[in-house]
Amino acid sequence: MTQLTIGDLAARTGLAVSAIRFYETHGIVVPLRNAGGHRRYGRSDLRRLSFAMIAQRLGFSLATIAAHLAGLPAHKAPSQADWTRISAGFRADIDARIANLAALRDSLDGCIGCGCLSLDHCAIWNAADHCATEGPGPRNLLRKMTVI
Amino acid sequence: MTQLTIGDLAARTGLAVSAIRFYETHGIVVPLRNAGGHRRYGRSDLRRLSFAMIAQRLGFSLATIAAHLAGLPAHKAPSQADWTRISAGFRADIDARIANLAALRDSLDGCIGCGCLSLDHCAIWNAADHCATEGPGPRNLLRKMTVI
DNA sequence: GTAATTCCTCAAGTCCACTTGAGATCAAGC
DNA sequence: GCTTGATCTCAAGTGGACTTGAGGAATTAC
Repeated sequence: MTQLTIGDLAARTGLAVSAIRFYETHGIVVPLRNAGGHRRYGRSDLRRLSFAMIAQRLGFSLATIAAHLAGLPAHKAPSQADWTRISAGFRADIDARIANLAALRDSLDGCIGCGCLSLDHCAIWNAADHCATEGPGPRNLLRKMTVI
Repeated sequence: MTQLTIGDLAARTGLAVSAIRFYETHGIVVPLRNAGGHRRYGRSDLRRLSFAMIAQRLGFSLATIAAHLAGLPAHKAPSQADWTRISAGFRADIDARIANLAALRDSLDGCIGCGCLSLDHCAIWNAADHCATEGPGPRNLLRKMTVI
């Protein structure tokens, strides 16, 4: 019962079997093989996949997720210290994203929300239209969103 | 000066010319043409593109962004009421995203952050591993993230 | 007026995150 | 033992969001 098949993992995570195999090519899970060549997973792989699924929803690429998970031991259950270390950077990313969204919302309150008729005071408009000397793009806002 | 070329738009938004043409195929901008067949944009198109760029950073698809923008007049400057209407749904999405991220962060505090050694109390672990009767996936958390 | 730049269309290519399919092998239930 | 279902590998296809390239026409700068 300590060994899970790829089908077990698929049933429990909701991922397609093909997706789990694909994730393996990115190092997100690193299964062992049985005598017949079939993949055998540990319970910690469920957690690695859950972590990956949630991180993906937040817009992290598979490469980034794999980099985070690379700090965990591949075949033995990670210790509390392992997960704590991994989650620290992840949590920082989440905090940064929340800050980005809050900044955007605040800007919208004074910009898109206001109809942008007072262009001098509009963050998005200013960034897109009045900062040509600074380089292109809606910089005022996008500069706040570097983590995304 | 009220007419902008595609190069002007590219310089001011930081988008590639090819990207702006591509966005046109999705209805995000709808330029007029001059006598020679070249695209001519209004100033309001700068705002449409800025809106699209920011919304994209937030993970909205081009189709979704185009649907939001479809409520604006194509060739004349949108009124305050137009932008206010557009921004209402957008702001609601941002609020929902912030709530999702905050919920995830709170869950991490008690789960990944704790090392998941007390599995009975771990939201992510429970969702991925103990809710098989409810269907697959880290449901406890992902259910809270429907807007993303 | 001509050269350089910008723009045009259309087709094809790219990267990411997968899925689908073919053909074959392994494992489990009766 | 045999059938059924799960799994294997590898190649190719998909969809979203663009970029690149070819060949040609319009615009701008001098």
